[in-house]
Amino acid sequence: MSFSTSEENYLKAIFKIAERKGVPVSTNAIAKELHTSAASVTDMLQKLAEKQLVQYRKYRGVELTSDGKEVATQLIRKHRLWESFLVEKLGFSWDEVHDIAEQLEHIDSPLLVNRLDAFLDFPKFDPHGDPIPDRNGKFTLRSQIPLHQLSSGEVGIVIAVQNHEKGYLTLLDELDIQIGTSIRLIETFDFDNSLKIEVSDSREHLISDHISKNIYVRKV
Amino acid sequence: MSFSTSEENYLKAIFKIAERKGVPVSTNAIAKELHTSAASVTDMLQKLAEKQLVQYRKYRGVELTSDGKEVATQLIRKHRLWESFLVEKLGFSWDEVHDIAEQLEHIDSPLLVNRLDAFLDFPKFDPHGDPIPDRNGKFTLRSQIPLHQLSSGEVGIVIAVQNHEKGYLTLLDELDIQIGTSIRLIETFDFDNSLKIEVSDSREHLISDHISKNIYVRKV
DNA sequence: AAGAATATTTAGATTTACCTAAAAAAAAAT
DNA sequence: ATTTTTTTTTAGGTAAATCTAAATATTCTT
Ligand SMILES: [Mn+2]
Ligand SMILES: [Mn+2]
Ligand SMILES: [Mn+2]
Ligand SMILES: [Mn+2]
Repeated sequence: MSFSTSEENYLKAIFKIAERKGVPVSTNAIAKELHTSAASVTDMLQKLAEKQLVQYRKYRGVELTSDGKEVATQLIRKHRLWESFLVEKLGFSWDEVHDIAEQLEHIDSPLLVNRLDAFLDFPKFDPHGDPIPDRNGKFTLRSQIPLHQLSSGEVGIVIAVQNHEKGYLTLLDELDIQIGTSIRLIETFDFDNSLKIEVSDSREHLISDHISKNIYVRKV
Repeated sequence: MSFSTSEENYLKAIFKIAERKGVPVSTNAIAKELHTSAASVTDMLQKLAEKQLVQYRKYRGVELTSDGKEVATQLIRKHRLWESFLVEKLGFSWDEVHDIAEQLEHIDSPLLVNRLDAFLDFPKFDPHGDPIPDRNGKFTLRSQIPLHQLSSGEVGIVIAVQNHEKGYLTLLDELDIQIGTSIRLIETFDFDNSLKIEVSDSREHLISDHISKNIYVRKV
């Protein structure tokens, strides 16, 4: 009932791709997510299928079994709890924590995870606004829309960002955009889908579609 | 400048054996410490020697180079800081933390270690009384003697235990012996070197030489 | 419905970290 | 100073996780 770091990373990748693009998940999509070769992915899928963690049909892609989903969910729980710990208790900023959490999520101790959860007061969302599954694997659901889906003049509160790369997050810092920031959509430019926005009732910026599509808000 | 978990475990083992028994450290001693075969140890020593982490002479044993010592010291620092965190912040008891710290000590992030150190208020000793090296690798030295070196009637305060196994530590819990506990040596039995002791001016126990030799005290 | 392009699997290697059994060296005992 | 015992190294192999190149299956395009 314990898995290698490698097996865990594959299960988490499959879970995340399935969330974004649905099932079945293709070999190439996994290879891209994990920066590895398609051949390596095929090897691992056969292994995971034998262990009943995925349902695999040659040339047709994979889907997680309920066991596989359980493992992936616990990993995501650990990742997001550790990120919360690093920000809330150790004073890290949101652009510094992902890579460290990639390591910490593989620490194997259910007791530690639950103690950490309690120490943090059972947080429901991590520093990037992503929901933290509870000890039973249950995610808190919220309605959220990508920033560009606001109508002109509408205001949204940032509740999540979908990209955790350091470069992306420090760019948001430059724009004074964090979780909780209010953004008014002023105008959409159809030419390249860039947006003119007003941040916190003060600064105005023109942001690319690549930036805006990773920002999720709830309407006020 | 980054090493595998396996390489790190060998370096730490060599450091600890050298501390206890001096240099050079034999192949067999390492094999025993890491529960592995002598042949595996030889393989690894050759690899570590190539990387300039140990000075290795065939059939003659090894000694850490200054690079090797540096790596080992940082590992010990991480291990003991994580143990302190688990006890001080997450409410673990001293017999539950060693195995988890064995995993956490391999997390690679110097910034994390130093933030953790600050979060814990720069502790000088871990939950077992072992000194925590500072960020420059400096250990706080104290004079400590094994319990059996007290003379009859003398009192010592427990400042460290040398064995971290769960079984040993829960036994000490049974005897109400913790870091800081005062123990009076009542009598030594030469037959098997067992000791009659009085714990915290109240309970008397007869303890085996195997138990007493892992308890270190300072005279009051 | 072919043919071309893309995706996936298989074949065959490589690296790391192990192992057992045999050989060689060092240390201990006579 | 031999002989015996112990320690250490070498030889040869295995399993996990990766790779590249070649073969095969699927999907897209005409
Ligand atoms: Mn993350
Ligand atoms: Mn996150
Ligand atoms: Mn320990
Ligand atoms: Mn300790």
